[in-house]
Amino acid sequence: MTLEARVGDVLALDRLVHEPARLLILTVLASAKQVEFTFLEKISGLSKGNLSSHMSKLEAAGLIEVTKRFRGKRPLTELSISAAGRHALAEYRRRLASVVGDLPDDTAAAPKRR
Amino acid sequence: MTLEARVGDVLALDRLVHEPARLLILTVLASAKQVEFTFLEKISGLSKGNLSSHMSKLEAAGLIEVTKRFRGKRPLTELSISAAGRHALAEYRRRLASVVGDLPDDTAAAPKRR
DNA sequence: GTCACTTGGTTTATAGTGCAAACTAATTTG
DNA sequence: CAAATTAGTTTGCACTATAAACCAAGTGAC
Repeated sequence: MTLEARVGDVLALDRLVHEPARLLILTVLASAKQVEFTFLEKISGLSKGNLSSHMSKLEAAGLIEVTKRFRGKRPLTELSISAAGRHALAEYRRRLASVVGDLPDDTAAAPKRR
Repeated sequence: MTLEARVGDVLALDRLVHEPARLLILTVLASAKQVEFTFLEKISGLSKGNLSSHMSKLEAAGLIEVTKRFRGKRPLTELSISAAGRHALAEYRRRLASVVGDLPDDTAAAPKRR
C-alpha cells in the first residue's frame, strides 16, 4: 500500500463512527438483533447521559434504530443497527484495516502477537 | 474474542493517538527516520495551523521529537517518532485489531474485499 | 397514604478539542 | 523599496463529549 493511500484512508474515517463510545455501540449492535439501553449502559460503563446522547446522534444519522416500549410497567429502550449503520461500520472498518495493516518500515515496533 | 474484551479494547483506545490527524502523523513518522513539516503538510492536506497544533500535542506527550534548525537561510522543522510514540502506536494498533477483527455475527455486512 | 429510594432514561451546563484565520518573522522577487 | 513567498505559531470560534442535574413513574418501608 502506498503512503498516499494510507493517508487518504485515515483522513476519510467517518468521525461519527470513529468516536469510541459510538464505535462501541455500533460494534455491539452489529452482533445482536436488538440490545437494551441498560445492557449497553452496563457493558460499556458509560453514564446514562453520555450513552443517551451518543444514541441520539447515531439515530439522527440513521445508523441505528431506537424503539421505546413498555416491559411490564417500566419503560424499555431498545437499539438495533440499521442497514445504513451496517454499511457505515463496514466502510469504517475497511479504512481502519488500512491503518492496522503493516507499516512499510516498522522497525523496532511491537511484536506481531502479544 | 468475547464481547467484553472487545468493549475493553475499544474504550481503552488512546484518544491522543485516535485523532485521525495525529494517527496520520504517527503512522507516517513510523515509516521514516525524519520527516519535514512541509512534507507532512503536503501529504496530509492539513492546514499549517492544524498540523502545528497536533504536532505540539504529540510533542508535549513525548510521542514525537521535534527539531528545529536552518537549511540554508530558511527554518526547517523536522519530526521523528520517539520510543514512547512507537509503543503508543503499537498498543493503539493492537487494540484496533480487536475492533477490526471479525464480528461475531456479521450477517449482511459488506464484502470482505472491495 | 406518604416519604424515601430505585429505575430508566433526557436535558443542560461545562470543559475540552479540532480547525482555520490571523499573525509573526524572515527571505526572495519584481 | 514594496509585494509576495516561506515556514511556521497563536488565537478565537464552533463543535463535542461528558457528567450533573433533572424528570416521571414504580416500589418499599412504615
